[in-house]
Amino acid sequence: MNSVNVPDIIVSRLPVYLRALQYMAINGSTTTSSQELGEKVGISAAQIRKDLSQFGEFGKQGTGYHIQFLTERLQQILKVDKVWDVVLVGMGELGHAILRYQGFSHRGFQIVACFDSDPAKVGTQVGPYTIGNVSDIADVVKNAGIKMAMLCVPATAAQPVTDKLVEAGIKGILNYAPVSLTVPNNVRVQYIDPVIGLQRMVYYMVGK
Amino acid sequence: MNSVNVPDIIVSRLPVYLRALQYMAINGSTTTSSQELGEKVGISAAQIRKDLSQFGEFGKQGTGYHIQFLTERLQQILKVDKVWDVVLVGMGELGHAILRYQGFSHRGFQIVACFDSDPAKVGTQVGPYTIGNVSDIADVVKNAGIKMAMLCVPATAAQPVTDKLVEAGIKGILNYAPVSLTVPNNVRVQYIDPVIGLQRMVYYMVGK
DNA sequence: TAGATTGTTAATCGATTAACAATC
DNA sequence: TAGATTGTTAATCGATTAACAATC
Repeated sequence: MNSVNVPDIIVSRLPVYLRALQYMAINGSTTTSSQELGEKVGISAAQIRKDLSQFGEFGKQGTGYHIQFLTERLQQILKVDKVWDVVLVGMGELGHAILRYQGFSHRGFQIVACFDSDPAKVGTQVGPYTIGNVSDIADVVKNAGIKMAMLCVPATAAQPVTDKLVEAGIKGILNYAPVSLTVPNNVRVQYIDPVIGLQRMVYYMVGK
Repeated sequence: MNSVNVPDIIVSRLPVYLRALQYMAINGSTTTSSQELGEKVGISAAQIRKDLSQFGEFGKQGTGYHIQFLTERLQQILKVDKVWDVVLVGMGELGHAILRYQGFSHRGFQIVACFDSDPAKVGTQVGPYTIGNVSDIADVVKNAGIKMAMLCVPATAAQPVTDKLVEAGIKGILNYAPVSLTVPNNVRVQYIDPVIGLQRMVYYMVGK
């Protein structure tokens, strides 16, 4: 599928469009334009049209885009028209918060298992989940054919655990640990580091 | 300061370099090269040298960069050679996890106050913090001259709370709510949405 | 129909890379 | 010194924008 070969930077914007469209739908809109969508997400109308044109023609001259239709097409393109199984590794404070977060399933993801290396935590119940031992990750991932993982372990454990996950067949890692990971180039990593976000902003702060 | 006018995209990479350098220092290294640093963070050596050259000459031909020196210079450039006060709004599960996270202070940020709109939470103690009422945010922010905020409120509350924060003088918002925010162009927003990260990766997943 | 908005092209703009003289 | 690596230039590459014919 994937048309010819769409630039990463375009793919990376699609989820943002999708999120905005779903939000508009909730608020009762049925139609939008590249102009309106662009204002919502802070991207030019021309760029939105150009991005979408990589995948087909989804709008109508004069009227714009039917929100539900475009939403479904973006979900198909992004492959979130089905729900992906994800494993969660590292059950500290953050891991617990993620496990309890309700916002994954309706956007294409469900956590199916969680793991920790601390013997005091392994076997413990967290809501509907029983914390598994990290040493069993490979089996679980392989047997269930799971492709995605979220990583909430301490920085020092992040690379070794990543190596295990990759070995087990994981192809996408959402990394909450504040370190850059090294992975083969058929494996994707996305980083979540709040401090990086803060540091990117203070550069522009004046005074104080 | 800010040299002439450094492209956003370069500024956005500096925190990643800084994080890698600090990690190297912990592991006992004293010197690195653009080559080595590039491998760690997944960026070409040429680009790292080009990025740094925007701000000065920090290396030595033949030997590379002194890690501690470059670290300090990046901290100065990014303005994280001092600690910034930050307010946290929204004390759900995630807000609690953020409040307990130990990783902010040594990277330039400290949470000085937290807020919620739920009367059942306001006045409650969370570690050393007492949850304040959102209606008091403006006063606290103005009086203390606070410039940065973290936003962990539900999606529906995100824009109204943002408007209040901006009104109160906040210039940088780390937004955990899964919505795009509209702000004046002298205010910066960075987004933390794990689902966006996951969606950016599944596009590339094959099969299943 | 008239007005609005798409999809697309060409032009512009900006970012990345390759290469190398300078020099530690 | 010889080897290594910087800072920088010029060339390449890619992304964004402006503009407009097509058309709903």
